[in-house]
Amino acid sequence: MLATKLEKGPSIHAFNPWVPSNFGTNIRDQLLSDDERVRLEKIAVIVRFKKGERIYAEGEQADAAFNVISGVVSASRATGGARLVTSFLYPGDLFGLSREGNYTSTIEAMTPVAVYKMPMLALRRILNKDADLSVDVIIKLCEELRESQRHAMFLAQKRATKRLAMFLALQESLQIARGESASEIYLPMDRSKIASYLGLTQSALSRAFQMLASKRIISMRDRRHIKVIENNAFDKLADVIPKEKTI
Amino acid sequence: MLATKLEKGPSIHAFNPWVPSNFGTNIRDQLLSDDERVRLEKIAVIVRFKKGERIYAEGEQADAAFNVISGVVSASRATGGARLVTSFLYPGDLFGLSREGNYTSTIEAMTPVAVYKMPMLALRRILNKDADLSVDVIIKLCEELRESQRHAMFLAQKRATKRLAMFLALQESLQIARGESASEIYLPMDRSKIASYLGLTQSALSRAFQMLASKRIISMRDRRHIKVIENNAFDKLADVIPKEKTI
DNA sequence: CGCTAACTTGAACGCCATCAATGCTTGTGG
DNA sequence: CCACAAGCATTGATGGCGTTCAAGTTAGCG
Repeated sequence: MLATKLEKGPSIHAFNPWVPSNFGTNIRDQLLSDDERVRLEKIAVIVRFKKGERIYAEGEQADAAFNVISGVVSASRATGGARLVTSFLYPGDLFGLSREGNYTSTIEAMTPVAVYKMPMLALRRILNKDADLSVDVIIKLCEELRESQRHAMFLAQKRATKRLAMFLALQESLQIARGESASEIYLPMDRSKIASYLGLTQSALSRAFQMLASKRIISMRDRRHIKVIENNAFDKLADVIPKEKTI
Repeated sequence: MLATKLEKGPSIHAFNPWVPSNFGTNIRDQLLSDDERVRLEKIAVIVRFKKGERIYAEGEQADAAFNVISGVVSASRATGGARLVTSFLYPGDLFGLSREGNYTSTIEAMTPVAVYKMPMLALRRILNKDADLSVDVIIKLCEELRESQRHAMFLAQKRATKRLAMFLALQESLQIARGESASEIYLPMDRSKIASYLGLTQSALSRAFQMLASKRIISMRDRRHIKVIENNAFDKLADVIPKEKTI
């Protein structure tokens, strides 16, 4: 193995749940060792998707798990006629672990996307052999669980402007965690996906955007570039709390 | 080891995600082997809580994980002034895995409760040694993740009666999964917790109950015993789908 | 440069939040 | 065993906010 940082192979990013090493820094660790990444890479193939393409659909046989390399995908589940976006997944995220061999979500590319695709059987064989790797997956799943609970907290809010502010604050924090500039919030997905994620109609979401803009809390360079103008009002709306924790 | 089924030791119940063995039966497997349960039991202590007691609070240092033996607990997270119940946990469920060493939820007993309490350090040591056990935890976490997404789907519904119907359907299916009678739905938690879980005010929840009752879709023997009268209307409201799947 | 899809805006209605008062039940001590 | 209190639950009236449906606008892409 090289001494330098590996640039290839599946990668899982998460907050270290055991040691408060990065305490409060909001920086995610690479959980996998170089060795593990090499081993996973052996069973993985890289697949690319164009914006708008579907990676897989709810109900299909689940014969592979995925790891996002670049780009953004959405996960959504049918719910009586409609369809709810349950999460947006970014590089370092994991998806495709399933129940009874069938996917429970539909995954679509929000941007051009590259993913590692790992056959379920081979992955299972590795997980059953490598406890350390399994523990890393556990850590990542705990994080996705917390993220899902956070999503529920968005949906439990009664005012559209509040849901939107919380969402924007989340996007901002994710950008920071990725080490990107935080001067502007970039939204890779379109309004209909955001509306679905927030449990709002597109009209209500649009009005919420206009409301925040007219109150000079945010400004919009275009539909995908948002800047927070009044931090105080924004943070109060978005319930920004210094830090966060688990289950 | 005995050949007969173990009756003691931590226990994780989940749907087997690899093999469609119980396909469609809605029955959960015991994931842990007798051997694993014995090993876990060695580091676990049983703790009991009275109804209404708090097991731990959001933000406290997380030095143990828990496994429900009997009773029901609620997990809730603060969300700007209010507090949202994110899940109800039953025997065979796991909680307390955390980020950066602090709990992210508050756990309260809805009924008298018994839990296994496992010190985090010892647990981590076992997980890092036993890949099979870790994989079982992975399976369980995938399930909790799906459950959390289902919760989000409840919250995304716009009509209170629909949220309630979906919730009642969930409780019914959990009862069946536990092998209990399904002729009547029993609600171990009080109205305020249900309201919080569904993102409704108590008034709205109460009205939703009355609405379903007045339409003769359900009947209430008392506040905690509900029976579904009109299955057709109920299933349509609750979006009951034959089966379910994953991420 | 024109088409289509994405987004915004408008008006009316309905549902739920809100606040407050009343009714029920559970547990406790006399 | 009953009375009382404290919490839990239901009910009522009002208003705000988001849904709905539809038309209009902008932006993205060939």
